[in-house]
Formats: sequence, structure tokens, C-alpha cells
Amino acid sequence: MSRYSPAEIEARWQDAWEQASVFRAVRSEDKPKYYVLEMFPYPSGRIHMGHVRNYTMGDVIARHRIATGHNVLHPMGWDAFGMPAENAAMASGGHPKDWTYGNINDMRAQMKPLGLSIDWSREFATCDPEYYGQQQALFLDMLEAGLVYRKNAVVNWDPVDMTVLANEQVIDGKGWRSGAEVERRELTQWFFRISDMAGELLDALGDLDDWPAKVRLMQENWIGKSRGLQFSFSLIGGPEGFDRVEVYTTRPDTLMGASFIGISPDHPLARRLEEEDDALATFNAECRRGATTAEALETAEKRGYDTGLRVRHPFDTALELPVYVANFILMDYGTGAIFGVPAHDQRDFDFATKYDLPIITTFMPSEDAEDALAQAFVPPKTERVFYNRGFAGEAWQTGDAAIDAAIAFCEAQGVGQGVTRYRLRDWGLSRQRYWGCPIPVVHCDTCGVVPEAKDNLPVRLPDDVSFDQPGNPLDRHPTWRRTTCPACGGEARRETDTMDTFVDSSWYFARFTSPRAQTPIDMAEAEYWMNVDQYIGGIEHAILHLLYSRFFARAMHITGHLPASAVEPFDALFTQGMVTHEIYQTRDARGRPVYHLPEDVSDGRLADGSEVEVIPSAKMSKSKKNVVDPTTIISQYGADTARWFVLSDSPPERDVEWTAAGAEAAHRHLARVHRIVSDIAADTAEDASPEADEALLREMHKAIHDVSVGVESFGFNAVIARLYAFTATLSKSGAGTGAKRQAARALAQLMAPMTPHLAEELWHMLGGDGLVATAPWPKADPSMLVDDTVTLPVQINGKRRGEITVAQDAAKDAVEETALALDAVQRALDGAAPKKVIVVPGRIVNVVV
RNA sequence: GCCCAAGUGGCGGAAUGGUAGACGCAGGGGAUUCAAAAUCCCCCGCCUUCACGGGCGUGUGGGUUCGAGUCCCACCUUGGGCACCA
Repeated sequence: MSRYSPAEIEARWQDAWEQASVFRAVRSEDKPKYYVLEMFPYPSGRIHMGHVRNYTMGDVIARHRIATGHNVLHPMGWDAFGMPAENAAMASGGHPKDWTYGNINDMRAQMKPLGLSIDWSREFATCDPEYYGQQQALFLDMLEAGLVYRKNAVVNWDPVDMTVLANEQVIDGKGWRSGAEVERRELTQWFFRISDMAGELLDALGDLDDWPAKVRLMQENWIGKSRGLQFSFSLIGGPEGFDRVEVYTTRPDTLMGASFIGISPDHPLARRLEEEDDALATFNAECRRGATTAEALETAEKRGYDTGLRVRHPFDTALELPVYVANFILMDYGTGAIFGVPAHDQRDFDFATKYDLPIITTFMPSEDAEDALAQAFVPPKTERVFYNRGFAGEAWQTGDAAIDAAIAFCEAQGVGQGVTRYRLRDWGLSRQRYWGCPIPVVHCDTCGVVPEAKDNLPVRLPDDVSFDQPGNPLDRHPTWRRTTCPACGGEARRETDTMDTFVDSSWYFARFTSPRAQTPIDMAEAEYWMNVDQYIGGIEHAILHLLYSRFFARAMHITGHLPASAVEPFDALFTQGMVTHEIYQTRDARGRPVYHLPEDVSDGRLADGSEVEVIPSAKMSKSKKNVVDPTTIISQYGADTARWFVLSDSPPERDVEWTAAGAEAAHRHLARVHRIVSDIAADTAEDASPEADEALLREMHKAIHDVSVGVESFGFNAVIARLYAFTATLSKSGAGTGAKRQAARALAQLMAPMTPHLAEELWHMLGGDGLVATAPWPKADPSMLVDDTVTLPVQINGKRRGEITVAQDAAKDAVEETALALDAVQRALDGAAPKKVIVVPGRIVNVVV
């Protein structure tokens, strides 16, 4: 009998799969297709346990689908553009390209030992010119279709690194890298017109039944639909061309409580007024300099500047309201102007108190409620309140009804109109970076902004760039910018901005269907393989990546690159949890924490005997030194153990804590299975016991049923528990060799999605036909799932008091009779008749006394 | 502030409204062994009882039901998302 030696087994079966091209996906009409995809990795250089968990889940699905007769597409690639490559180049002087491709080679080498059912022939990286060139073609088609446009936008500008920063790269108003004070700068940038699709992207969420409700809700909130009234106040004595101020409100029912108008410092009127008002110019400048972080806004004081201008109230023209420029009003939501109702909005209340403006209620909790408020009165819209200054409908109304009535009334009076607005803004894609997909346009003095000709694609990144100075190397490249205008043939300059890396990941799933096509995708391949039947990845991509991909699929359909059926590209989505680990720390002389690697700690102590403090379950991170390296685990226990463990301890959508004891246990179990099956395979005795055979085969069919259901519903942890139990049953069974071999073959097949190498080995030992990877998935015989007799709990008043064993198909009367005959029941009844007896066949008996 | 989710043994967790705690870890006991490793077997929510048994028990308090971890209401705690969004 041989011992379980994963290193030898795993290499051997990986070769066998490779030889047989088991995972090569080829279009074929004689099987149903199934496309399973895990979110592709960023090539950071090392795979981590999170990758192992993510890809193992996808692999379980893929292998199960292969076994159930599907034509499976399971590809892998690299999300390879992005800042870390440039940062590495700046830090160590290499080239982002070398860094990235080097990392890809390293990570592929680390991934292959996992034994994933990947079709590696479809692999690509988004930084391959063959990929980003097609992305440029896509961009040009989108430009032609009006889905991309240029406009000025305010960005966070780092004056030292000479680059634009994302909001999360601004820390305390300073650049995260340079530490320089961030400036708000207006640049001309490219935008995708995603906000035009806000309504459709929102509505279509309703049909994504196989997406987590949480993700759909997050997208819903992000799109942020609101219904309100847009109307204008007439301006008294405004500058030339400014006779009205347009506002948007979701609470038109409070219009009679308006006591001031507020406009954003970036509002055209504010910009016009500051030309002649130095104090206002100073005020606006201060507002614009303000930090953009959430915390800064939280604590920022409400500040305003009285312009001296007045507007007329549309329903009481005698009423004149002051116009303030206020720091808390955003230019890019609504119209950049509001009317303030201090009585019913806490911000407005604070503002009115500070600047001594009237606080006018429009509704109150009751008819005789005190009119003076200590704070804003803001009840839920569904609550009924008394409108003391309502102007449409009943005095007692809910806010909802009053809002509808107010919109209808205003529309009838010609004062404004009901509008639907979305919080979702257009997607700015320009990045002042080198390591990204060049935006394929040129700037021509004669023709303006001109799309590059498709024949000239890809617009390649130049290789000869340096990172010894801040800023975008494309900007200062001696020759790269120089080109000719595709329209007039004259001299022109290339756009030096590159695309946001989210663009790269917004269509890679479609490219996998035809990765070598000379167009963005091959339509015949896309029609066959799309949609992604099962997409798996982290919850951190719930909003941006998944929303952008939904937008892109629509854009690709509009530009003729995807069929209409693929506008929702991901049929089913699963968001898996992280792999966490304890943190081990000691303190240095000054009491500061010092972290220690898991492999340096045993029994809560370091090698020198000092005791470590254990901080429970946290995300693995280099700085906390709690990272467990998959490569180490694989060389220690084998890939099957790592795969088995990451699936075993927690439901897949939740975080799982990596523990050394758990990994040991997983490995021990796999070794036990290997031993048990070796014994069965070697056994030649035929000591038949028909009852034991029958019992084992019944258990086998139950296991087949439970595992099949579990795999299909992502119940991987329960599947593994079930396989532990079935293994115990098999090892204890007194069945004959024939039945045991049959059960062991089923066990090998049921384990194959999780531990494919061990399963092949077991299958081979048991004389299975071909590879277990391609063997048809076992079917549970329904007649074997029910036993002849069944043990039912008997409750008295809902509390368990005994049990009876009856025939599976026993009549209700007979079951009731058997239950009532129980001693415990007789004692409880004490001679009386039961009030009621509930018999749920096959489940339970409850006697009510 | 707004929106959402989750609270079950020492731990991770299981449980179509129907025997709460499957399975794993940790712990305890035993077998095997000269001894150990490895392996195998048994016990393992709390209180009570020599034992049989009995009582309590899924964050807290109510409710619906023959029956609630599961459904409803309120509250507490933790986690997540969004956030000067008018």
C-alpha cells in the first residue's frame, strides 16, 4: 500500500490533463455551453490565499459542469495596466513592462500547481498591444456612436508628482506619494456617457435574479434615482444674462417654507459675480481649496456669502429671498442651486441660525404644535403630518402624497416640472499616466481633436521612457507625440492621456470568447459563449467594475460588438469572502507593535521563547506579516489540501480564517481517504452481505444527491462536511468488495471538483474508465434516497418527548396510533384524550394535550 | 445622518417553520506501542442527578403558530455600503 504523496500525484495528473487537452474550449453545438469566470488578477508578483479560494471555487463549478456534460469555457488572464508597475519603475528604475511581464510569468508558475481547469490557450494580458489595440478600436466606435465625449472637469492635482490623483489618494488634503498640498485644477478630460444609461442600468438590475441582493442594492444606491421638481426663481437685479436661478428639489412640498437661495461657488452666477466682487472671489477661492475627503466635509462648517441679490417666491411674489453662495452646495448635482428650508432640513437650519434667516414651517406633527423649532423637523416621507403652509391638497398628508401633489400643482401653474435625477455621474476615463491604454486621438491645429484611423491601431506605448522625473513620461517623450493628422495629413500631436484601468477590465470577459480575433471580438464566438454563466469575485468590485462592465456590454452592443442578448454580461454572480489569518505581535522597548510571520510562531511563542500576543482574524497583509503563502502550503501539503481547506470551514460568501490546525486536518483527511480507498482497491475478498451492500449503496446515493445539490448552490462547506460523513460511512461499512468499490468510485467523483488530483488517483486505483475529470457525473437514484422505515420524533406540546419508528409509507392513522401508545405520551395524557394530534408524514408527530 | 446584513457551544460553522449544535478544530478518556509518532475507538451546550431522568438553551423583550434559530414588531450589539446628493 502506497502512502499519499501529493507532490508526485499532482504533477502526474496535471500532465495527464495537459496531454488530453481536457480543458481546451472549442465551440461545439452538441453540448450546452457553460462559461465560468473568476475576476482576473492584477499581476502583483505573488498569488495569495484569496486567489486560491477564488479560483478554487470557479474550478469546482467548472469541473462539475464538465462532468455534467457541458462545453465549459474557463479562461484566465491578467489585469496588467496600472500604477503599481509605474511606482515600481520609479522606485527601482526598471521598466513597467518588464516588471509586469516578469510578474505574470511568476504568478502563472505559482498558479499552475493548483491544478485549475483553465484553458491557458486563451490567456492574455490587458497590456498586450493585441488587446489594448482592440480596446482602442472599441473606443473609436464608441466615440463615433456618441458614447464618449470631452469636457472640462475639476480634478485633484498633485503639483509635485504632476499628476491627477483619485479621491482616495488624497490624504488630509495632501498627495499620498508626494505629501504636497493638492490643488483643484480644471482639465479637459474624456468621459463615457454612462449617466445617460442610468435609468436602464437601474431597471435592468431587477432581472438579475442570480446576483446577490446586496450587490444589486449597492448599485441601486450608487445610481441614486430621485424624483423631484425643477423650477426657477426670477432674479431681481442680476447681472446681464442672469434673470432666473434654476433649482432642483426632492421636497417641493416645503416650497412655502423657503427662506433663502443657495448656489454653489462654482455656479455660473457665482463665477460671474466674483468678477466684480473681490470679497466673493476670495470666499469662492477658499471654498474651492477645501479638502475633498469625507471626514473633512463632515466637520466643515457651513459657510455662506450674501450676494445682495434677491429672488421672488413663485407663489408669493411679494416675498423676496436672499441669494447666498454657500460652501456646502455641489455644482455637479441637480442644478448647483437650492432653495433653503431651515424648518425641514438640518443643514439649512444650521445655516439659517448662523445668518439669522427666517425659519418657516410648512408642516408640523399636529395642528397646535409649537411653531418655534429647536432643530429641523424632518419626519419620514411616509408619516402623516399637518401642513400649515401647504399649497396643494389636504392639510393632513404624508410627505409622499404632498410631494406628488406639489409637483402636479406646480406643473399646472406652469411654475416648474417633475424630473427624475440620478446621482450617477459620467465616467471620467483620462489618466495622466504612462502604463495604460493610450487614448487613440490626435490634436491637430487645423482639424481639432481627430480620432486616429483604425488602420493605424494599435497606438503603441513607446518602450524608451524614463521615470526619473515626475509627471507623465509620454508628455516629455522626444518623438512619440509627433504624428500626422488622419483628417488633413498635416502635423498633429498625440493625446498623451491613457485610459483608466477600469476600461481594460470592462470587456475582457467578452474578449476571452475570441482572444486572437482581429476585431474586438468575433461575433460568432461571442454569440456562442456569452453570457458568462457564473462570475465569481470579491465584493469590493460590487459597484465600479460590475457597473462599468454592464455599461460596456451595452456600448458594445450599440457599436455592433456584442449581441443584444449580452447586454447583461453576467447571468449569475457570486461574491466570495476573504481569507484571513491571526496576527502575531510583540512590543518593542517603546511599546510599539512588532509583527511576526506565522511560520516563526509555534505554540504562541517565538523561537527565543518570548510570548506573542494573538490578534484574531484579520485580512492578510504584508505589513501585518500575517500572510500565508500558497506556494509554501502547496509544497508542504499539496494543492488538494489547500483547495479542500479554503472551501471547508466557512460558507463561501463569508471570510474564512486560515489556521495551521485546519490545514493539518484537511491534509489528514485526504491521506485517510487515500488509505481507505487503497485498501478497498487492494481487497479481493467477496464477503457478500446483501443488507450491508444495500445500506452502503443507499448512503452513496444520498451522498451523490446532497453533494450535487450543494455544488450547484455554492454550499461548498456543507458539501465537504457531507463528504467527511460519507467517507466515515464507507470506511465503517461491512459491505462486500463490489459495493465498496462502487461507493469508493462515487466518492472519487464527488471529490473531484474540490480535490481533482487525489480524485484521479483514486479513480485510477479503482480501475475507473479514463479520467475522472471527464467521467459523467454520478446520478442519484431517487428510489435509493428514501429508506423503508423512518424514525419520527414525537413531541408533546411542541417539546420532544420520544421517537417512533414506522414504515416510510405508513398511514397517518397508524402513525398517530403508534405515537399515542408511547409511555411518555400516555403519562402526559393521564387518561384524557389528546386535544389535537399533528402528523407531518416523514417529519414529526406533535400531540397537543 | 441614510440604506443593508448578521448575532447559534471554547472556536469555524450545520439546520425546505418540524429531533438545535451536522461536519471540522480545540479539549478529555481509551486502544495499539517497550516508548513515541502515525492510526483507530469513545465522550464533549449549560444546570441538576450516583444513575434513569428532569430543567434551561440560538443577542434582549414581545407576538404569530400545534410547533420558531428560521416568520412579524421593538430594542441592543457587530459588520458593510453610501454620504454636505438638496
